[in-house]
Amino acid sequence: MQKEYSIYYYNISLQNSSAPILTYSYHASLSIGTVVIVPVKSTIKYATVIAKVEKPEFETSEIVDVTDSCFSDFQMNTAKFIASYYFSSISEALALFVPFGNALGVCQHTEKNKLDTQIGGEANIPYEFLPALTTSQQKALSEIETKQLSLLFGVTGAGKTEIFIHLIAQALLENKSVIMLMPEIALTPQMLHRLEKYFGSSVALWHSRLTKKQKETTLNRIQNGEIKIIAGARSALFMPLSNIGLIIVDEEHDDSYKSMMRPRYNARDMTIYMGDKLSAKVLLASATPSISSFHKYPVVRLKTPFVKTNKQYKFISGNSIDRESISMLQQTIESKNQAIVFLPTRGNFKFLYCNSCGATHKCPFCSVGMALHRDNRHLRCHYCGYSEAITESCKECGHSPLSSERIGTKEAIELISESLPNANIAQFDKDSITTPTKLHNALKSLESKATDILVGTQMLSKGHDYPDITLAVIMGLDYMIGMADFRAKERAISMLFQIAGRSGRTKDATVLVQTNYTDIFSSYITDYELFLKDEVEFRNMANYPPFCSMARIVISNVKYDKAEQTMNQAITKLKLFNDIEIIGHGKAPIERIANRYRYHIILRSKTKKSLLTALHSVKNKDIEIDMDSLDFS
DNA sequence: ATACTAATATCA
DNA sequence: GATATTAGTATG
Repeated sequence: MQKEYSIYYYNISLQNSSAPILTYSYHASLSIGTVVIVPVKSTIKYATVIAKVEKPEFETSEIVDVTDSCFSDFQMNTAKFIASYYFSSISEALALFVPFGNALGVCQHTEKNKLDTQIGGEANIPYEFLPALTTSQQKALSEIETKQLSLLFGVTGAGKTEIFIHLIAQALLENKSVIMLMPEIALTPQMLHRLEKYFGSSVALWHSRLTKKQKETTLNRIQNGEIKIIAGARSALFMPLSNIGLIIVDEEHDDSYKSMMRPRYNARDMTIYMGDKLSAKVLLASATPSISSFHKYPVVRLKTPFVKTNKQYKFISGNSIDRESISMLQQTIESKNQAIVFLPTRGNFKFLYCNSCGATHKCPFCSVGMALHRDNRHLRCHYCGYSEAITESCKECGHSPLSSERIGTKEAIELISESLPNANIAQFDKDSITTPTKLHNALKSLESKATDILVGTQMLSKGHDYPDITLAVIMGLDYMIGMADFRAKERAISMLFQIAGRSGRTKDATVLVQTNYTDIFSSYITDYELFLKDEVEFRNMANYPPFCSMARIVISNVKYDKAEQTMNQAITKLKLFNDIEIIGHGKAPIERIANRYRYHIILRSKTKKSLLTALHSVKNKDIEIDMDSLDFS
């Protein structure tokens, strides 16, 4: 008997290609998400079926083969959301769900695994061994239990991890799996050890720096249902775990949750989206929550630390290692105690500031610090492009000369060892700690008291435990607060809290803050919530997120005039939309990267919708759109 | 992304 | 004029 075949038409997205969406035909019905093989030009390529369409006007080629791999509806919908919200191609968004290789074998899990978990693995949690909770931990846990989404705002050392462990145990009992995100996972193995202590081999680590072999092993163990908990960096959010019941985002304030590559997604924000779609519980946690999360989500407080120690705060002026910090360091070492010294990473541009009163030169139109231009002859605002000649003396107090140099970790160590030749000083930053082994050794030598003073950058704040620190010297916050960025103050004050929180874990401690903004820092030093409330108020007044949406367009080209022209074309189109605001445009603060000149446009709008509409109208291959951008350099 | 094509530079 | 290098364009 002759069967009449219908022809079906599908829009497909080519894998590893920036080609547009193409239409192919096939003699059988295919479901959305199916991975197929199609001819393109003279080659064949993997592609994903993204939609069923009517017969088009043009001629179509036929899909040559259909694989048994298929993205789930959830994965397809999530990828489509990411592609449209973060301005990537569908192919780039789908690639998030493909840990490596060519998408074969990794995405056929959904139905099969669900069965395995339901019939097979009876979760066996020895919950009598779960960590005991203090009254305040128990109270916070009960509060979190009642909410689908919450923000755990807990002081450092109050035991957020024990709460995570209880929540994870509950999820496992309900036969659900768990994703736990943390920043910089490659250099923070402690959390994994603590999870393994309670959940043994159902825990796996995931981050982009795992070897191919390690990734394969973990994926196999996920496939056969052995792994129930993934602890990992931002990419771990897209692991093919079945039946996800809980997603935890630790250190939710951390900027490294935002991807700097396409798709430029924010893993913390995607967690909210995916948690909602999956009906999974979501817990964000931090000792210094972001202004946005604090304002948007229900807050659960955890105030009581395990060990109550006294902390003394001292504020001194200046910008470099001076007599007072040296003498404090000396006292600390002589009393056989240990100290940390914090300096922010040296940025890509300098600001002009007064050594006497600490004022940085601010843009008269944008209330952000202006950067010293490369030829050192003028200052420029990175938001609006306004520039002015540098002045000899400080506008605020008349002091001169003005300074623009800042010291880095190396110079700080030199300065300290000149004055304290017998001190054992170790460097703790991205330059010196390049591998997990080096991290381990650095922490070991601190623990064994071989190191007296640890001098480092942001890395000092990344969740490592330094039990016996009795002095924290914090410098360079003025530089952070003077950055041309509406979040500069948030970053500086969060950093102050994070570093201060590393001292006084077991003994009383002194926090020495070297700043010329004593008023700002001292008013918040004991109460981050007060800062959050004030800053929410400021953001509301000044119309910055979370009270608006922001995006940035970056144009880069080997020819600077071509880049400028592309920027102007985009601006012309954007000006047709009256519900968005162009708050700045011009040369990007980092004017040239990899021999390409860079220009940018910064946009703001009351609603995400109007911003997205405008951006979609200018989107093309010559411009890069960064939605909810955190980095304006 | 990449195969293919048109445009331009390089060289005997 | 033939060939190498580069820039631009379309892919169903």
